[in-house]
Amino acid sequence: MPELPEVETIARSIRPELVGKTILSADLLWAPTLAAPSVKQFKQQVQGQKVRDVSRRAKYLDIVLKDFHLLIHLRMSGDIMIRSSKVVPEKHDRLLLNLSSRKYLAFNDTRKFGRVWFTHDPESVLAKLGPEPLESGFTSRWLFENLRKHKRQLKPLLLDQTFIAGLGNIYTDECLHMAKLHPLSLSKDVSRKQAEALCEAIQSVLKEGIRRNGASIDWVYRGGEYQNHFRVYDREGEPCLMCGAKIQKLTVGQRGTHVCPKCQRLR
DNA sequence: CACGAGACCTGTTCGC
DNA sequence: TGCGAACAGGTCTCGT
Repeated sequence: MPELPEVETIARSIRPELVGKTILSADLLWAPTLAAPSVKQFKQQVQGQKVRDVSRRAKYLDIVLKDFHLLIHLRMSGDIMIRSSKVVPEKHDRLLLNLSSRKYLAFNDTRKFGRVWFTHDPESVLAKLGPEPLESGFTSRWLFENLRKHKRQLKPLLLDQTFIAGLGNIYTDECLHMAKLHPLSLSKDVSRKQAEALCEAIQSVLKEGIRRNGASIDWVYRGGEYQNHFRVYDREGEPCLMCGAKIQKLTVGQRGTHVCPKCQRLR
């Protein structure tokens, strides 16, 4: 579920609920959710911490505390919600943070892939990430020059968080379609002009995702509506909005991949 | 270095 | 209707 726009949406929605509040205690309902440190140390040290800020880096949520950072990665099925203390926890809640506002933050994660880090030094977790696509360092020039350094299939490279941070399966398909590039084309063959189109596509698709509060599919719904505006993702057999050709689904890097066979030619 | 397969999990949908 | 297979927004590790 959560790619950059979804995580950004969550960060924005929980920020006003958290900033200035104090974490009174934590309940860890599924121990492996906590990647580091030990359960004991975490519970001890998180208690009494006041929330300074809530931000996002790539697909990580960064809850900035007085002396620590609480980094949360939602992976495939994670979600965050703030509930009144009167409301009982849900079946797939993995971590609860009890707040001074008589509410609690619940990290709910059906598939248990999500992870949480509690650390003084966020860079110990985030160091390998590539640039944020919506920040100023990310330009078509940067993209062109760095695509050229690799001889890789375009889609797996865009999904590689050490190359660019924040794209996932949905938004990558959408970006490649908008830029009229085939997911299997080789990164080093992308022209300067194509890199410009791709850079533009990445920024506009992510911004649209954020503007629409992310995408919500299947049983997980958070109020986003970008799923109603997909150009290719989950539209196999339906007409391309640009040319009318039927959208095809293929597998690239073991991920379901959607392309318009007319707009996105492979060489 | 690049890539595919398998692992980690649970739930829903698909195909017979 | 029932039941197993396939598949799902992510990332890591291993073998080739």
